[in-house]
Amino acid sequence: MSPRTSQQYEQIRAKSKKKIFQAAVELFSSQGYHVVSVSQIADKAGVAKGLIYNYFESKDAILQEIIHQVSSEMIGFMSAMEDEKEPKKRLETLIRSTFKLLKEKKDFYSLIMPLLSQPSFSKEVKQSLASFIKVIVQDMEVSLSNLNVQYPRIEALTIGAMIDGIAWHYLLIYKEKYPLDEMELKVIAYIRQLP
Amino acid sequence: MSPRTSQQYEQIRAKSKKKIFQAAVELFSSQGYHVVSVSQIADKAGVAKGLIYNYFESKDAILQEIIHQVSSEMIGFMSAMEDEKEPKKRLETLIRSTFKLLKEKKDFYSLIMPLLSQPSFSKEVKQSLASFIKVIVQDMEVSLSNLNVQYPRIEALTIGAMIDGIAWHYLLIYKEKYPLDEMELKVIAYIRQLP
Amino acid sequence: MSPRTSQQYEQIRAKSKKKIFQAAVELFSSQGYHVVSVSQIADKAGVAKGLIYNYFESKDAILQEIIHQVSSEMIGFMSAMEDEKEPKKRLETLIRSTFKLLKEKKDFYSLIMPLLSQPSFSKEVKQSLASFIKVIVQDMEVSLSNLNVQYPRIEALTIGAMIDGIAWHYLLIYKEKYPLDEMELKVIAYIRQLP
Amino acid sequence: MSPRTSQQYEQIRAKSKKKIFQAAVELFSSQGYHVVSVSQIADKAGVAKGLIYNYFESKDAILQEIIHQVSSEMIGFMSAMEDEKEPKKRLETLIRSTFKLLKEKKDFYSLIMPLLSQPSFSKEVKQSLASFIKVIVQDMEVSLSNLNVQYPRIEALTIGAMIDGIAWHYLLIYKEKYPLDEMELKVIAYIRQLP
DNA sequence: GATGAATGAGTCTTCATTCAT
DNA sequence: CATGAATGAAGACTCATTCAT
Repeated sequence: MSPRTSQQYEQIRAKSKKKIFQAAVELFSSQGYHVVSVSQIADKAGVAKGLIYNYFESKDAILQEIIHQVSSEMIGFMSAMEDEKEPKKRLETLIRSTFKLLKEKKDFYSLIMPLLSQPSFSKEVKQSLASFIKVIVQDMEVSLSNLNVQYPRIEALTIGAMIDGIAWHYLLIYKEKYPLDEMELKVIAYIRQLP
Repeated sequence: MSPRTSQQYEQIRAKSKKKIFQAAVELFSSQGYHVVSVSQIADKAGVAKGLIYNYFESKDAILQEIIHQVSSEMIGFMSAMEDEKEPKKRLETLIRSTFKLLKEKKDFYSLIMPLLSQPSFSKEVKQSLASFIKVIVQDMEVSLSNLNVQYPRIEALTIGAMIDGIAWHYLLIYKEKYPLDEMELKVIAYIRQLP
Repeated sequence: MSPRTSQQYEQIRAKSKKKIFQAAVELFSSQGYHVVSVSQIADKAGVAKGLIYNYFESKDAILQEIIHQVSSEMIGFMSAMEDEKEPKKRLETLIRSTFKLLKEKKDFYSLIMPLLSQPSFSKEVKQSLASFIKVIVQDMEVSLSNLNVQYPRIEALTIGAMIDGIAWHYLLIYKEKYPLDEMELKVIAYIRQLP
Repeated sequence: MSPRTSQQYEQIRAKSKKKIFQAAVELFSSQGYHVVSVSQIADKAGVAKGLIYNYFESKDAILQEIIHQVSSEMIGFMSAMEDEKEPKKRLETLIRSTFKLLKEKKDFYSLIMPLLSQPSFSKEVKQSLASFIKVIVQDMEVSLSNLNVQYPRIEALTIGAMIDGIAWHYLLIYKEKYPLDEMELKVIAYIRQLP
């Protein structure tokens, strides 16, 4: 019964929090934020309801934190293209990264898309996610500029729309039946034919 | 005094129902279904809470009816291309109709997109909307087939993704700042360069 | 379009009120007072909801009036024995009348029994019905006294309990399967064997 | 501090549930199920409204549970006669048990009688209570058969009607003024004079 | 006399959050 | 750190009653 060291405590804390976080991600993404109750999260996480409030200020705070992490992960994923200077390669890398993200982090995507559209969420969160998209589009715009495409902004927005449209159709309309790989190739082909 | 004629009652009913319906559309689309309370709808419509239940079975039923109307309107809009047999013209008409719809029924669209993504909504509703998209894509596939495009399905899905991606970016990310008209032209240009 | 005479109005009034009254009796007795709504009564009566309030102060008032009528009818039925002075005959007549009432006014009885037990009803009403029973029992007590039965009050209460117990079993437990006629004979036989 | 042991929780739960249960019994039996609101129960029990739903699925479920307990207690009480084989003794035991039940569990009885008559209650519940009565009557019928009574069924129904009639008069008509003990003796005397 | 749209107080129920242990 | 009983505000919905016509 020796008292735990503060390091041990730290580990316990981290573990519990993780469990709650995971449970929340799964439930929110599969059922939607409003429909999921704190009790459900606790059940799924296998902890007592009250414990959740040791780690998160509120139900809303859980969501905030999830979104925060999503943003970080997205940025991390995207950093793959950081070093790529050659415009076409850069575009291609960006697209491949996005599709990779889409496949590997399907859960997060499914969670984020509805949230972005849910009009009642904290402006900041939505803006941070929206601005993420904007940054990507802007990056593409620069690449396209360098390629001397005539209307680089329109072209960038088009490619962006294609990608997000594909994600949308994949996650919400066609699901398993969507030819995601072929679509990826199609987008790659599209940018390859650019001047 | 004698009671009102049944015609008068009909009018009164229609008017009240409309008020409630309108209020619900505005609130749902600007704040999201779950966040809006029946009391809010009543307040906005300027009627007593109870009256809502004279016209709608439940809060959910209001949504159903809204969606039903959206579906009808979509189908109506799309019928513009019914007579167009020439493949390229048909594709073009379809695209123009969609953009028109997007501009004129912005409210409805903003309401529908989140709903489609909200995982917890009645399957029927989501399926009916999803199948609407599928039908459009299939129609495009036929046109593209007739044009002897190599992979008509992939091409159809690409155009579909572009359109929905544009809608998504317009309604949820860029809003007023989105160059919707230029994007429309871009999509038209895209199909024109097809074989 | 000659104006109706006041007599005609009187008839119309009486007719409408009767319709409402009947509908209420049937619904209350088959479903219970609290469960039946004013709208249901209006529907069943084939009149507008509002009309009910032309004839009755409130939902409760309808019930009061029904009960009032039941009381009157009971008293009327019982008057059959008024002239019968001979004790045994008098008792027998009373029993026969009760069973007749039970058979012919089953609806009313079914309505009254629950109400009597429902603790929350207007004291007056309940007391008036309770006192009806008490009066009957007292009448029997007198007859039994005249027959020199040893404990006329206990005997009267016993016969009263038998009758009401039979009614209770018939209406609420066994229903159609209850041998009501045999039970009537049994009660008659019981009093016949008294001294 | 460490959390309570699960045993402690069990006790707390049992205690709270009991408080709610008790409050419901008293209110339902004194005012009637429909008239009592969940808030009233909570107030009387001295708990928050919401807590009730930690222990009962719904208002209706409270009633179900009460009735379930009544049934159990009735069966328990009646088991006194299990071993009694001699017909007259068996009948007598049964009657004494019933009167004992009537005196000791007056509250429950007052609650049950109205419910049985209330037409709108769950069939199961009513049938289970009705069948309880039927079982008792049948048991008496067997005993009476063994006594070679001429019409054992009619006789059994008569005794049953007497008992329930007495209960009815006692609980709902005469209350404190009812000579319950004398009536008990009277019923006993009645069966003693059987062949 | 008759209609039925409209009202709003009141009902049951849910659930995020607190807190004693 | 962890538990889950308890709270109460808020939500969807019902229904007796009113009232303009």
